[in-house]
Amino acid sequence: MKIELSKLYEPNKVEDKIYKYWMDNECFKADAKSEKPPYTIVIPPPNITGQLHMGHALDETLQDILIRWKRMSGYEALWLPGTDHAAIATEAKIVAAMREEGLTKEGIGREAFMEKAWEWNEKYGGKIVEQLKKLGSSCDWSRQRFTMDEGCSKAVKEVFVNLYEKGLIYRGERIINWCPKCLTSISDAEVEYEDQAGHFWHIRYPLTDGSGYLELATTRPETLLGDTAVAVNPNDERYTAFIGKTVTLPLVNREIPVVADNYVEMDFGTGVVKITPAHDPNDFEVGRRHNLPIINVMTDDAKITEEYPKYAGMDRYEARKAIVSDLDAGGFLIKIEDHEHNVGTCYRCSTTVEPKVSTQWFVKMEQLAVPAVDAVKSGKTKFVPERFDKIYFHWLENIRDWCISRQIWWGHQIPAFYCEECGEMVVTKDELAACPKCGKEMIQDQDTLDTWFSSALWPFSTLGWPENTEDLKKFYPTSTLVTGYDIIFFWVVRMMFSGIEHMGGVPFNTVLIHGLVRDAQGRKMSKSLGNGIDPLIIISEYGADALRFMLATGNSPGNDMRFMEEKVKSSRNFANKIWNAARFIMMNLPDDFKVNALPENLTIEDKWIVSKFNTLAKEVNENLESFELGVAVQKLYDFIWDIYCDWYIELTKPRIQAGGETAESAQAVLVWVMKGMLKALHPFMPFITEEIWQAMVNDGSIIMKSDFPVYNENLSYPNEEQSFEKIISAIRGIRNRRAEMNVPPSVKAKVFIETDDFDTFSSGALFFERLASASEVEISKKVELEDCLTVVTDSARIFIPLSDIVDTEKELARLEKEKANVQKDISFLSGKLNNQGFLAKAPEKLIEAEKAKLLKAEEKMTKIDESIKSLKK
RNA sequence: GGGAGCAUAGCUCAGCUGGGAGAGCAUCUGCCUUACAAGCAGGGGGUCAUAGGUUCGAGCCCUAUUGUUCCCACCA
Repeated sequence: MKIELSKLYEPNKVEDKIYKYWMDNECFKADAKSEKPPYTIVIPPPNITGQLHMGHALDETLQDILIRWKRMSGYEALWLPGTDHAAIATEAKIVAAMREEGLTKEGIGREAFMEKAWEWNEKYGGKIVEQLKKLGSSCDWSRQRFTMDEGCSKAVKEVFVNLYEKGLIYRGERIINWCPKCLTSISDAEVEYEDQAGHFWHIRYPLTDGSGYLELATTRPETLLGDTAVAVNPNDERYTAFIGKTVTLPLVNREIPVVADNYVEMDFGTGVVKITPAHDPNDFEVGRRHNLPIINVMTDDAKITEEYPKYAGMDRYEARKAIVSDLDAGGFLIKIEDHEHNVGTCYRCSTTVEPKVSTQWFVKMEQLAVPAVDAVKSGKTKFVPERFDKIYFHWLENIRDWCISRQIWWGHQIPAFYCEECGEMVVTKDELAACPKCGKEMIQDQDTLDTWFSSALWPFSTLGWPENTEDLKKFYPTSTLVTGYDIIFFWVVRMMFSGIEHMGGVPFNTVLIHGLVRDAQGRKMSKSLGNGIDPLIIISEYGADALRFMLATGNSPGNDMRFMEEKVKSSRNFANKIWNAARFIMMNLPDDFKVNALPENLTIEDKWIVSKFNTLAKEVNENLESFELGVAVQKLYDFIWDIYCDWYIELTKPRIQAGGETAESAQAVLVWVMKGMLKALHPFMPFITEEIWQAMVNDGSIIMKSDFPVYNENLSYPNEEQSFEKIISAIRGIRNRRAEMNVPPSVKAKVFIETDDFDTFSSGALFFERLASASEVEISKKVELEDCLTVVTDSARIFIPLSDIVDTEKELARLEKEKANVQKDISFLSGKLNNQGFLAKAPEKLIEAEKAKLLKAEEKMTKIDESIKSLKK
């Protein structure tokens, strides 16, 4: 099998080809009828408006690592993909696109708009899916779903009606968060609060009876137009006399009452609060308690209404200026203070939200939240890392009803119908044309549902619910949900209570939380900053494997990470390293090479590498099991680079050169370990491992479908491992000495080894030539030579006769220094071993290990002393 | 106001249930050794934020402090 591989790994030549190969071989498909235990992940569906960003890349990489690992570990692994209709975001994009053509929503009407939206989905919705494939995502594309496809829509209706019938969905007039730009209500979760510099305007509200005035402070003077009361604390003695009186609203001249309400804090501001029930959630509550009228002064796009001709048509901020100046002119303005306050903004468009009273649909949360909390408390669902359960609990324990209706068109239209004639309302899964009461025409509710209403059902709607499908039976509950901490509220919480409510059980067993990918300076990647890095560009330059590897390395669950190109570069270098290791192996294999098993007679170094790989397999599985993907991948990196490439490959070179039996067994071991490494690395770097596998194994097998390496006790050789480390430390010692003395590798010298372990050293003798610049090696029980570079390890004394560079004085000084170091070790270790507390309480294994270390140190000390003695002669 | 994270080498970060501090990049020295210079060999560099405590033993556990980031919350 002579295969010409280029010196550099070129990912863009292989990735698309490999992905197609997997597709053609149906490697991603999961079988609901399989006997194997299921392992399921449903993808956090990316928005159809979406462009793949680093956050997706991280999210998908983690999922793909898990799913590939489980697939290779005997599970029926299903990674179910799909996209989200992203109601508000998508509608905004479509509207913007229409504006380019000079069209408006209202202009073309709902039906035509929906047609356009679907077209839009056709055109752009598939883009992100193609991008996911570039990453190597092993999703089962045959099961791809969309939150607005027929099945998901059916599930949405089913859930809506179901909850409505249970009294868990209701319609009512409440104060909600309104986005004046998106022109729709949004939920509490969709409001982002930010501190903004503002002002406190102190205003005088004269008492109607002329007996004086009340001074109050407000951050929003423009809402004064809608004031329907002024409130004070009932216990505030300063104002008791005013309760029940009325004040005259400045500029408007409306007579409004002074009410007493505990909501007012006596020691904040002046202790007097203007009450505007239509434009502030607290005021709304106060208004309810005191039966105050609700006067809306703003239009949907936050302009002052026609009721106030002087300000009509001004937006919130213009009106504020005008009103402040009019207050000032009228002598009502007392003073202006700087004041920082918390302002709610729309998470989609960052516009300041306007609290607004309107009729909306809500999910009653109190009752649904309880079992969702319990499920995590009882461990049915676990967060990784655990600390995120606090966020989850806090949110659910303080939850308010979920406003689910949106005043946009792109989404699931609310399945409620109203009779134009008699006002009858019917909530039903079916289309309803005629009123069941009076037979007149019914009109469906014009609002659509919050986009998260359908994503909340994602773990079961995608598996076929409400039908009791094979998929649902096999793959629900899903195993692991992988997502960022930023959408715990939006999504995780809602899937949890939805799964419990409708499926009778949690939607997933584990929630693996990851952080954000930030830019090199630690800033959030954002469009406005323009600091986003396009994963596709990185992939085209360094390869998907390099990007994936970088995202998985040095990252721990729940923590943010910084994107740095150097890190991708070093991952790319790692890919290249493996590539070249494979190249080396293949260059040296005979054409007819065919071997799958380990050879009968393993040498000491063979056992050493096999045993080390065996341990690696064990640890990698353990780390993956506990979601320590970063630790697992680091171990693979260390093994492949430092153990396999830097040592084992070098060790095989003299054997391969020698030819014959030893070469054959070396080749067999090289291939065996390489295959194991490729398999273990495959979940992290799927493309390159498959490419090498195909070239090297070449028997029609697919690495993706192979078995993940596991620990095998028959492959554990602790004794040989330990023995071979003696050779390694001797070689290292020689290298160090030569480097210290600036002896170039081209200068060869004979190496004399004095050791008690003759067998080990003689079996490793030939390595000294290749790896320690030895011209010849002589091993004996006793060496007596002068004018040598000396090396002392715990198992050997080594003499290199390079008389022209040896300075006995310096050699002595060096040995004395080394002696001091070893002495320090000995004191430390013996101190520990003389400590009764340590002996009494430390684990047996550790005590043994420390004893062994001490023994080694003492052996080394003896040898150093010997060397010093002979030099002093 | 409440809660959480982070603070470890010049930089970016790992460090799994406590058992003599690690990686990548950068830096210094020597090497084009027929897999790989995207490489090899070797080196330097850390009071693990500070102060206490628990323990035979603390980067890891507890308490407090400082700095920093984030989340939540109806003080107008």
